[in-house]
Amino acid sequence: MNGHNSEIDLQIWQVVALIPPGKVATYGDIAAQSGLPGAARRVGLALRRLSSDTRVPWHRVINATGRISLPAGSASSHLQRRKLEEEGLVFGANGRLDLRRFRWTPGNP
DNA sequence: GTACTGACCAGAT
DNA sequence: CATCTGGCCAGTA
Repeated sequence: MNGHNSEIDLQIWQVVALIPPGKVATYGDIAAQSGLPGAARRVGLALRRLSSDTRVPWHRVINATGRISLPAGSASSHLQRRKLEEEGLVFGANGRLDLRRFRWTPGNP
């Protein structure tokens, strides 16, 4: 059906779209949920390929340490943090989110 | 085909 | 806490 976009990207985007507001998932989580366990890096690439006006909530994907993985100080990293804060998430003084509180677990709304 | 890269990860130091 | 290390998987040159 879609000859040019990779099926993998579509699959990853669909999974990311499932993360509810106020929750986050790690790159590894998304990879596993997308049927690509261990391919966390592949998730970053898929998100990188999103257009700037996408509806996919890419900002809800962070790394396993609870931090934003985009280059520190970049416009995109600031945007991600702002979007998450708008959803009520609270960053620690060290710039980290508490995954025990905010991590999304599939099938558990 | 090899070699290097990346919005990663877990464990070790 | 900071760094490093090896591993992971797909993309790119």
